[in-house]
Amino acid sequence: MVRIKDIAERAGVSIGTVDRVLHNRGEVAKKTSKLVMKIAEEMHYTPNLAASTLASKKTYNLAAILPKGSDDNIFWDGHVEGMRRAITSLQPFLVNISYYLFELNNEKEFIEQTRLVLNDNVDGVILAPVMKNEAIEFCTELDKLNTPYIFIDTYIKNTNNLAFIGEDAYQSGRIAASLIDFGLSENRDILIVNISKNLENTQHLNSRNQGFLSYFMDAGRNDGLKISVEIPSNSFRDIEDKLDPIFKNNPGIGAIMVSSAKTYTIAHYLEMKRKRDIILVGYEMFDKNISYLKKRYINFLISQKPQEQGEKAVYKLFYFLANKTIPDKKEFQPVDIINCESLPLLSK
Amino acid sequence: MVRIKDIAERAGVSIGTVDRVLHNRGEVAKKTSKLVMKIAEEMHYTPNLAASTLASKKTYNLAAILPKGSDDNIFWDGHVEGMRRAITSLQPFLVNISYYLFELNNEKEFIEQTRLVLNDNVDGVILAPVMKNEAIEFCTELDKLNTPYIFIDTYIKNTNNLAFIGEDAYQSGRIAASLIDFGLSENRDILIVNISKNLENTQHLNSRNQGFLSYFMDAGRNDGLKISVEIPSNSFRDIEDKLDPIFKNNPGIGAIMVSSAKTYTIAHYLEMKRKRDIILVGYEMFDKNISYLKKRYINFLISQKPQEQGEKAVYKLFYFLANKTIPDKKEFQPVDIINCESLPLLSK
DNA sequence: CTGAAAGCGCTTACAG
DNA sequence: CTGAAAGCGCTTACAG
Repeated sequence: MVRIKDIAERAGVSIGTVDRVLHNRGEVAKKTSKLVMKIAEEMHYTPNLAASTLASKKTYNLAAILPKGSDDNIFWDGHVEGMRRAITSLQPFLVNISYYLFELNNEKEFIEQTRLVLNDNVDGVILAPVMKNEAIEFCTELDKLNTPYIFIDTYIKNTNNLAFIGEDAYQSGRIAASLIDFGLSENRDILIVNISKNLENTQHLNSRNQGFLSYFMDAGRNDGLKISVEIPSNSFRDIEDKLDPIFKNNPGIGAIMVSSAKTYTIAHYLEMKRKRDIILVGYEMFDKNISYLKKRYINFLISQKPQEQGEKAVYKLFYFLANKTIPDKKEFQPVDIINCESLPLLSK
Repeated sequence: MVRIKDIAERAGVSIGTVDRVLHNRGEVAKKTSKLVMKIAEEMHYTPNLAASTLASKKTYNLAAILPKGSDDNIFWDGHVEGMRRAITSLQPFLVNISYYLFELNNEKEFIEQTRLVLNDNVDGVILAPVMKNEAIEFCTELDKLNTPYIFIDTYIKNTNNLAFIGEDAYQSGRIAASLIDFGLSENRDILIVNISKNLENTQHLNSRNQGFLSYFMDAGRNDGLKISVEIPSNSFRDIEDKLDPIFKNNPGIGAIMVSSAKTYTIAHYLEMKRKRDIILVGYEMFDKNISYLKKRYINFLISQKPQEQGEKAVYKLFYFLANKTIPDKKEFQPVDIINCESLPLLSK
């Protein structure tokens, strides 16, 4: 292995000078600089990371601003798990991460957490900008401080985000459609269920809906009706109120797509109403959905991989800070297609 | 961060003694040893990996014995790619890996490569033991040298392998079955195609067949015939010879499962014979299969993730050598279920 | 059984 | 603009 000492000897300078050149720290004569660069390249110098980490003692402090995980959806716990994993495997580099968690839909708490981050003077931020307006304001502050930030889960246009890591919701809507199309007889109808107080504001669900419908425009063979319904909450009462009349008026329904992680509530409805023969496709793998997958009320789950997203976010941010490598601006993460038979392979 | 120096001061000994205790290098009085251990625990000492890597200058030399990748199946190139990735991200640790590749089915070349490995005195081996007898002999030699080895892709019982990394072929046969079962009308028949000179000896294909059939025994709703056929080569001629009469005698066939990566050859047959409406499910994602997935002659591919398998193998071996952590003996890797719509998310 | 010293390859002030 | 020296936390002989 080539050391800076070897380069220094060949160039007839000291190792201090070599170091200055290699790190563009200036204060070096152009001529010396060029010579050293040339020799370094010729000798295929690669820095010894163990030595530089040890000597520099530089630590990177990252902040992650995310919704809290909940029983209803452990999605966000997955991100934290993945981030921890990344930090561990980044040893022996000195990287710290602090988590600033807020209740989903609690704007006030979100703002509080961003305030804390701004005070803590961190080197980089991983942000789930689920509340658009508040997130934009925060990004403006980060821009002022010249602190880089990476979006996770949700994308906001016209910001200086370093990168985005998340699902291609439109395409994952198409996947749901293709699965239903494969299993459904051609003359049956399809019900699209959105469980949301405010569908307009939930970009993800909207994109999945659009992708779902687009598939049947350009690729699907199924030609039955596509019926959309919005249910304000996941209480059984609300679900009954909405779905009972729909099923009454549309006996041709053969499949349901639920655009969110709350798929299990619709599976529960089917179980209660003894509708075993209806295809059900939904999103996200976690215990409540899995139990209905096992009971075969849910046929497929399309699932993001939150651990991997969290892991990737940390790596990207760290490598940017450490090497100034500019990551891809937008990198969609693959989703898993899961059914009852693929489950045993995933539960580790 | 706690350093050995801190422990030494508290214990009233030198750092040399602390080091001897922490690494069980002996030559320490029981009393001293106990004291140091106690203090190290109390202070939550964790070694600085950068410093120890730098100081020890120990390098690990690994060997990977794998089949060569081919146009027909780039599967094994994927493993190499993953291993390289692992080595890179293992920086700044000093890990080298040498690849000893052999032509699939060439026993002589396999033996040659194992000889080379035995001569090169490596610290650990990653082995694809696709030729059982030859592999067992090699393992015996490794056992004599006390060199640890990890199996990849294929498992051989009654060896001292450190771990196994590969597919659960039986379960992935069940996945193929469940997909076909989902899409196929109940009264249609299913054709199982094995393209192999010697089905007996290819454990993988056998297990997939067993899994496939088991699904219909205990879970499937489809009750049509299951017809198995073995085709000796993937020449179009051989395929025609076998399949033409089968289709003639069994007009009820509605789906085909191909147990191997050669799925594209059967897709080609369907294309030539203009059999568009037959469901086709097969294995492994690579260009030839993908093109028929896009043309929708193949409905689903069930695919291993060779890169991740290669990566994992290196990590496991390295962490065993470096920390003596004993890995899980047998760890099945998840497979991807891929259709035409999930493809855009996977091509990075 | 124990300690003191040199050294791993780099970074960081500091002196000139 | 350049060099010499100290130090990061550990490991490795070596002396006693």
